[in-house]
Amino acid sequence: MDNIIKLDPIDLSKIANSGQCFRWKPLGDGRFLIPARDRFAVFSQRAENEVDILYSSIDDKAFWEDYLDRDFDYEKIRKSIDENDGFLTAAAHAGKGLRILRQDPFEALISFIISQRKNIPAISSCVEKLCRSAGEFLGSFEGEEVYSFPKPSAINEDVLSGCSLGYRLPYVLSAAKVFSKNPGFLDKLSEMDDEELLSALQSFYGVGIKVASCTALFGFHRMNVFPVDVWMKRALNEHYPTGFDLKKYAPNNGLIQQYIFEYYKTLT
DNA sequence: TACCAGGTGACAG
DNA sequence: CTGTCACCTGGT
Repeated sequence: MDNIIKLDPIDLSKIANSGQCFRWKPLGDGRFLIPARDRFAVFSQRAENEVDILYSSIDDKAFWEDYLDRDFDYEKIRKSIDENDGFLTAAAHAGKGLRILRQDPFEALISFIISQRKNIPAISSCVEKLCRSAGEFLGSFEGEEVYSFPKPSAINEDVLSGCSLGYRLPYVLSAAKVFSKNPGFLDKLSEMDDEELLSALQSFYGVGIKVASCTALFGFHRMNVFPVDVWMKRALNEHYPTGFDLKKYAPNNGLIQQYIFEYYKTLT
């Protein structure tokens, strides 16, 4: 009983496929190998609102509850959706169990810089190479070696040149340098309001509005930030031709975006 | 084998 | 200020 996390609701597969994280590894039988910060765990889906911690490299259930965003009431947001909006109602229903993880901001920034003009498997492959070449060894599970996401100071041109980054290499290098030269910079970003944060992130070389938005939502857990990529553009054009009202679901636009994004992709 | 992918900066007009 | 375009590399 001690290793069970109850959340209302949670769906590991939906989170794994949501595109907010690039290092979850499916192990079969509904199990996922999940690295986060300085540790990793293996979870399995137990019921609609329960996951089982099968293994944790550090025994700390509270950490994983926080990572899974225990304190946010997803049910409440889904119930607040306008039932006259058939598309969003269906999207939210399909997204039941989706949660916005509390991931490391630096990892999110670098991962989304890498993501530009790449498909998900290619992104995962690049991030994996980066962790293996500059991250710390955390342990292994069923023969699978797990490494942490590298600290800014561990990232250099040599490391990056083996990660298939192409033209994104200088972007990643430049961001890593900013953080390694200013250890307090992350805290400064965390203290900013959404608008300041988005603009600060966009001042990084190679970071535009889309990468900045994804970093703010998935790395800084700014629930009201609404990333728009090619998929979202298509979804919005198709279902909200007169524009999507960002006032209606504030301050939870980010979650609404996730529901639309996920659902729209399953339709195509 | 070609084609193209969860974007961005540089440059035209 | 809005529109175009090249860009590394590896999946499918």
